[in-house]
Amino acid sequence: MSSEFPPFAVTVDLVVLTLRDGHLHTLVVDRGVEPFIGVPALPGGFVHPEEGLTEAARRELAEETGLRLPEAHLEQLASYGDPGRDPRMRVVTVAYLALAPDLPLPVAGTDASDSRWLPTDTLLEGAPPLAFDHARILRDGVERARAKLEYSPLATAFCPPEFTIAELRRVYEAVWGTPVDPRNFHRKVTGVDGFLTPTGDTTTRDGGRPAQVFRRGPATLLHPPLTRPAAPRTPPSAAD
Amino acid sequence: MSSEFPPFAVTVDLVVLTLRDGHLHTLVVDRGVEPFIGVPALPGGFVHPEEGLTEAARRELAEETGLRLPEAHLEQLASYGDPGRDPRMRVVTVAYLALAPDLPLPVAGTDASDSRWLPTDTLLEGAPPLAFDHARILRDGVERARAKLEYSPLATAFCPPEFTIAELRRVYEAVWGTPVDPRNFHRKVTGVDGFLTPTGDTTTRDGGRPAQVFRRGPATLLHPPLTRPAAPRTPPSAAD
DNA sequence: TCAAAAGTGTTGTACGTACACCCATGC
DNA sequence: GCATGGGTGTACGTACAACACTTTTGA
Repeated sequence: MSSEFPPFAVTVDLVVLTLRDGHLHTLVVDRGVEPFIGVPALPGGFVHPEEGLTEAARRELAEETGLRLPEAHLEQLASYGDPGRDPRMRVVTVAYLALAPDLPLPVAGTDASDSRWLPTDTLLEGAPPLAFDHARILRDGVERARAKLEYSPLATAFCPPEFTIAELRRVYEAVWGTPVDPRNFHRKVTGVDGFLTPTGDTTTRDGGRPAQVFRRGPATLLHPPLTRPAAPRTPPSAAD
Repeated sequence: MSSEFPPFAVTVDLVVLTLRDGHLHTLVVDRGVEPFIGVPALPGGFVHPEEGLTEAARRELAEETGLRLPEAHLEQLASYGDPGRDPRMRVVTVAYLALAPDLPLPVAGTDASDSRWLPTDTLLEGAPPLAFDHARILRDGVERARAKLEYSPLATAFCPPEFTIAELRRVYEAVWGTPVDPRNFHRKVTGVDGFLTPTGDTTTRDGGRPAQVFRRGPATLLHPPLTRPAAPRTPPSAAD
């Protein structure tokens, strides 16, 4: 190989999901420049020459939301690099998935002033349309989140550090879009080794009998997994 | 955004797995240029300016192995872009996973003349060491393959178009690295709707009582999944 | 007739769903 | 007391691992 190589632009784009009043929401920003000026898009930007990809994603997340890790979960999703996906130049984007607890957003007076939370399900239906191929990236991100709730303790990333089982259950219901039996759910999650560690406290913030308060436990894999009611599982789009 | 952007090189690298005499093997090429000259590496190369990422992976696969799709399964794995992973310049590589039936390889007189199959398990143990961060990419690829055998009909990608249940079972045993009960396996795979379609033929090529011959069925998701015996599942390396 | 591999039956256990029921609080 | 949500007990179904057993071939 010579030192000649075709130059590409490399960006990161973020699918940032959170729960607001019981429904899944996605962070979008209105684009300030052409192309797609004024159109909502996933937050993201160019990778700097001296930073890693995850580092770039973390930086963009902080710039757009004021959010710092490890409050949020961040993982690589897939890369998208069709020629022509950006009319200006050849761009390969590395997409990341971030899950965050409900946040005071956006912080006015920052880069994030144009950012807002939109309901994920209407975005998935195409209202409003997203710039570039971001609808597809969002679809892949949501499907990844749905699948990972089954076998990982990821749902806790949507919760504050201390939470009740009912709050955790509402995460599952919102992400999966299906009701979950509170009684069986309780037994299951308390039975999975290392998923939840009790703080010893109780709270009545949900009304009714006081509920135990938990913190996330050390488990990284749920065994046995929590299975969602047989639903049409979207196959991933085999990102290119 | 201006039209100024930091230029990156973008490559594809391939984790190509096959089965040879009952063991998983990985395709490697000996590097012909610095850095890492003479060191085995995963096949791959620069993405051309006018081709998509998957297209580039398919082209490299054909160039290195003479293999054409859809004989083989090909899917995106993850992207790796640490600054410094290539000493020459800033390179982001998009890794792909390919699974192929046993092949007559390499074809002498082509670009692939330096390519050969090495046993995957010794490569995972670091013998011989691979160039760049390819050991990590290989680890992620193998773990992806192991996981996907559970819930997808991917194991058939290692088989010729027509195969017996015993042959399919040997794929599972080789990839998972654990023995599988032939009787329960038989019942399970024949019970999963759409996994296998019988051809009506039988063969005695495995010895003993004649076995039915099957082709891959239309299912894309296995339900219920085939679960591997509880083994230490390598968590993915959260590619950067 | 024997070895080898295909394929079936049976049983104990683990885990899932559904839902009746009791417990502890605020009002 | 009564409504509200937290948490437990029980019954029944499905699926799985383990392994005894029968079938069909080649040598």
